[in-house]
Amino acid sequence: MTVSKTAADAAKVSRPVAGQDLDASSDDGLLQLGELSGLLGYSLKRAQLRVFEDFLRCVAPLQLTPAQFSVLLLLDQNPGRNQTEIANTLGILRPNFVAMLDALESRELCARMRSASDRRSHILVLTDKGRAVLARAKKLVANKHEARLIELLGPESHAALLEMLAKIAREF
Amino acid sequence: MTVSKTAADAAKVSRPVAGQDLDASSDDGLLQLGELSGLLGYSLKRAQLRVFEDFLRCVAPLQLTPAQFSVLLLLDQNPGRNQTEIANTLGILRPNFVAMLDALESRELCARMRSASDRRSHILVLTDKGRAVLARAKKLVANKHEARLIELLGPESHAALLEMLAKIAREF
DNA sequence: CGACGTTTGATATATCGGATAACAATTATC
DNA sequence: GATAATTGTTATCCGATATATCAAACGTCG
Repeated sequence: MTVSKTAADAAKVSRPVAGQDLDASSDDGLLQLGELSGLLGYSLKRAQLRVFEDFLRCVAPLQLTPAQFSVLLLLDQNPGRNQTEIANTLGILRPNFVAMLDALESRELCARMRSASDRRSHILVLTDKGRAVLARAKKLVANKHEARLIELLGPESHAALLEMLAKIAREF
Repeated sequence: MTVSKTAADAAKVSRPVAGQDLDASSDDGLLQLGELSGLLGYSLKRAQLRVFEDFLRCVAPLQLTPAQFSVLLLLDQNPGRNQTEIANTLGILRPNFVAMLDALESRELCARMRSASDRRSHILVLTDKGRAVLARAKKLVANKHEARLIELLGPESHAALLEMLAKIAREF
């Protein structure tokens, strides 16, 4: 879709805002975010992107994404669970969880084992390597990632932030 | 990639956690999020998904996504800007912004007009319809969406949350 | 002026997360 | 024992995101 209109053709567009020419091409300077700054969803998304970006940097030596880290953590704290249970509590759809597990399993961080009591389901277990990687990842996250966040916000604000986000995720 | 291991084949996996059989298949009850709840990135993402979901519901009558709403808002507050400027301040890559604008323009919410001073760039303008839709959207967002959030958190916590998220987006 | 590099919008394309439908194997229900 | 439900899986689609490349238009500078 190409455009043929010119600035002089401001027919239906109207309101060239008196004293604001379409050719005053450069008011250099940052654009006004305006009411956007008051939109919680906007700041939320922006902050989330930054935090994930930093998470990736901090844990880069272990080549773990936030999602993969969360799977390992959950497996460690909930042994004997199958794919559906783990995927559900992380909000991952079962079909999408398959490839994720394939990746983790191919790196020998976890393993699927057929349950003897229900031969449909796969019991998920961390391997020793998986536990080792998780332990190193936890340290990197705590010392490099979360530490920086706490330093930025202050410990009490950080705790309050966590509390509010959890509340939103839970009750909103 | 299929799996042939059985639970009895827990060779290298080890630590079946004494007293925790792989066949105790159902400890029904919610899984332990554990240290995941302390991970800011995790709560951040979860909260963001909830908030966007609610945003979509609230503004559904106008068929606007959060990204589209942010574009309209930005256009309104920064007239006379071109695609690159708007896309950059929203963190949208120029190639991806093209289709977004096509969609908004096909609905006659905004228009691209060739600048007389630089015939490469398109000056973006809200149409009257665009301004009308934006006005309605702002009301829906304020009265239905943000209002619910403020009710949940309380006004002062809501403000503090906004402040912290902005700080993360800005300084982290 | 004219060659050269840059910028702008656009196209094509790749990747990734997320969603649905469908299937075989297995289990549960009646 | 027939039927329904569950588990893991595949295929597929959609949306957001990322890069390379292009033509047209600009800026610079010899």
